[in-house]
Amino acid sequence: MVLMSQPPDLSQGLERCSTCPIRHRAVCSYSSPAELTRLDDVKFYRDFEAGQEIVGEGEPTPFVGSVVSGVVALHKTLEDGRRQMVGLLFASDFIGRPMRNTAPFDAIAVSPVRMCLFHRREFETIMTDSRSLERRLLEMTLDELEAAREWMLLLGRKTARERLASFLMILVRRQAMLDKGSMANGSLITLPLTREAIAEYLGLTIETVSRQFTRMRKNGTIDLPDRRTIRILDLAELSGIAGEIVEDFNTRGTA
Amino acid sequence: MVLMSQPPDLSQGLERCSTCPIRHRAVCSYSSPAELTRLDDVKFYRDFEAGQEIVGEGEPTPFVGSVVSGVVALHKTLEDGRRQMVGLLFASDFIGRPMRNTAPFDAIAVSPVRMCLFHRREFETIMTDSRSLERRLLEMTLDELEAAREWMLLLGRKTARERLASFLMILVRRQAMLDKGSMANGSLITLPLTREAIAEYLGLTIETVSRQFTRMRKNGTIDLPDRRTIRILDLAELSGIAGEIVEDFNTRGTA
DNA sequence: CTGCAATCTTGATCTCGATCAACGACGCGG
DNA sequence: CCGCGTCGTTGATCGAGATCAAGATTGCAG
Repeated sequence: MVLMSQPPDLSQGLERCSTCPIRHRAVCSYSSPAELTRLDDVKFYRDFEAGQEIVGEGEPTPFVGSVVSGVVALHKTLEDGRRQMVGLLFASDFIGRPMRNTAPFDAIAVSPVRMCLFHRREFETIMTDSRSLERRLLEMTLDELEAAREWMLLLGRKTARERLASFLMILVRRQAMLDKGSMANGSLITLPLTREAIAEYLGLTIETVSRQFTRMRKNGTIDLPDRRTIRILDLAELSGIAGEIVEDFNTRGTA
Repeated sequence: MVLMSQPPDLSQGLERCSTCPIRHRAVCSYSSPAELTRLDDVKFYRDFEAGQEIVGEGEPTPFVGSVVSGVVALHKTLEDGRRQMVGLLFASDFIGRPMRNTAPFDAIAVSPVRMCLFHRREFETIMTDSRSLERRLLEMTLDELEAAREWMLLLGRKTARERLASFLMILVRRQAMLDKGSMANGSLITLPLTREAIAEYLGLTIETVSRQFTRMRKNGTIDLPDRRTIRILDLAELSGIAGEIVEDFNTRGTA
């Protein structure tokens, strides 16, 4: 990781795991109170500004850890600069591979990010002593693999329109999950990414992304109150474009 | 899995884990002799012909297990029939997710395949009792995730020519690994896939794959002695097209 | 050997998204 | 308030790969 030499971070050690906002979703969510104390003792927080590099492709990664808040994008880059996003991480997602010391991708903070970090060796030691960390990490890795495969279908076979619709559906579903609300027409979605980052996510150019947004707006599928906000006007349509069959929507407007 | 009702398989129980050809690479490779005995007692073999469906997308999967021999392709399909390969499994690779009972993809035998299978519940029970199975499965899943991300870069950003070169480099590297030989000009590679399956792997059409093969043959990068065999004539060139920087080749011909 | 089906190759044309090029909108520092 | 840089939109054109359409090659059943 690149920014470990930044100015000392006063937030370090100020929070306890037991009151952590990601306590019940992160890699430590299966950990007993005793194990949590052990993690508590060696964890440390680090903050990153939007745009900062957290890990550089090919660089050694002496740390692993969880996203506490903010959004992190993982990218791979070809020599001539073509770039593809290969991971998009939110609060509670885990970065870094135990037993591997160079990163196969860049990790960039796309918003202000707080990470809860461990020295890789220390994390590995605790994981070796502990059933629950390893079990949870396996589960999270299997989920990521499943998401990666869905993403491969998108990149290999979907049209630009379908790609954008699929991306918006992921955001809608995520929002509904967090709000514990149902998905509904009228709901407002905050885009966590710039047009450029969306293009890198979808394997498109920024111009194509912009044109597809405009097209959906003109069709009445969505509205764009401002550049970072989407209002879903026709969820059934959006989900249809995305190539999903979703049986049950709450179609009452909520806005 | 779909074909569990096929005629009784005489091979069942005839092999012991201790002499298994994938003993040292599969999910059981970290298992102690005692644990191996336990797996031995509940495992069973099943054979599939080329083209047979092993698992159907969306179907319940009461089994998990390892590929003992042959090649298995995982696909995802859109409603209108567009298909993308999302996994390509060889001997020792593992299929099936513990703690999940429907498959998010089809698994098709692309050659005659022998699977070493476990009832999912039984496998989960043994994994819960055993450190080594879980550790190995985590490691294999992390490897698959890394491969999936490399594949996403290919699908999102590489040209048809680069995609085919990348695919051939994967085969060359795999071959070198198995032969414990170095990669060299002149080596012969047997394609495990038809043109159609290669196209599904690469997110292209069969015609484009064929044209790129022809182009590489005319450029002198490869030769095509028959439709399922490739002779690598210029490995450095191939690897360059694939967008990789490989420093050290054994460039002495071996054929 | 012959006929037929599956697989692969090659050619002609079309199309979606990339590229090149302006222009507009927003936000921030002075 | 203005000037400028970043981000996003829109338009015109281009091109890689898809699609449509024949053939060629291989392999197998009879």
